[in-house]
Amino acid sequence: MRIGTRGRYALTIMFNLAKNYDSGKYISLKEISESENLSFKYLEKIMVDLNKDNYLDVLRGNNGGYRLKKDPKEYSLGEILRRVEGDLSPVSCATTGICDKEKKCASYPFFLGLYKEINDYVDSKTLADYL
Amino acid sequence: MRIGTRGRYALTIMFNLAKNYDSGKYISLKEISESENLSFKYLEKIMVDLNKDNYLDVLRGNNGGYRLKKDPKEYSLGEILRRVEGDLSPVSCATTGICDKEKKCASYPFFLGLYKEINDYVDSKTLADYL
DNA sequence: TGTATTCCTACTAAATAGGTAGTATAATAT
DNA sequence: ATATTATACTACCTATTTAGTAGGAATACA
Repeated sequence: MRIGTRGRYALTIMFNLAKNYDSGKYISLKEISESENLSFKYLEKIMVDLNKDNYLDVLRGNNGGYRLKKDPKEYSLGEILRRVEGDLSPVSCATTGICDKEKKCASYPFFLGLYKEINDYVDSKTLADYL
Repeated sequence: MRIGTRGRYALTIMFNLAKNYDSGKYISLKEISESENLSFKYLEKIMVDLNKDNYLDVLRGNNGGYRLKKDPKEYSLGEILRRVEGDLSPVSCATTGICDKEKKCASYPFFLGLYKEINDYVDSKTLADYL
């Protein structure tokens, strides 16, 4: 579950939206990409996953962009990371339960425990915690 | 810090040595690769990092192999993973402190916290915990 | 001296990460 | 209506990392 640029940039986007939550304004990816000095096209691509299932309010066209639907404290960072990075398991068997060995390896419970620690932590934090 | 085959196989090797700790016998990579059905050549390569700084007892030649130097409870799993996977940080800035941004991003303290959770967990477990 | 083992170096194929590019579609201001 | 400014969608590309493979040298012991 190494967190790459997709996860980091997704958080950056969400923190930008969170800062503007009170104003109700829509923030465009162009604004974010310029203020944070990130590739606009790459942010667009990350947005495809981040905004699945109408996660955010969207407005196209002039003065359009994205806006949080709920209060920043309702968005957990774990949920955001999972949207763009996929599952946060340190090893594949911890989520799938699938192991190529007949006998489960000695480290299986160890990895399950680590997986739980990670999830508990990232799910306990929200956007509001870091504004 | 996604844990790949290097980390998982290193743990497998170490658990095999731990099981034989009481007997004092040397265990060869050939035995482990056959019983665990893993590539012998790949294990050899992992061993280069795993056995740095005389981490283990080694004996070459007939009936040779590797052996733990200390009791299994003295080997933390975090230490083993770090030897072969490198640092367990979920993002590079959490260890280096180096960020390409002028202003540290909002998520920096979040990642530091996650890093700490991970390290605390893996360092609290030893080989003896899973025998 | 033969056999079994670690030690060392080089190579490689497949997957993943981190983008770039172009176009279609939609909303709004004028 | 139309120009402008956004998002939405699809395809492509390149460098790095991962997960091995291969061959031989050095060493220990029977």
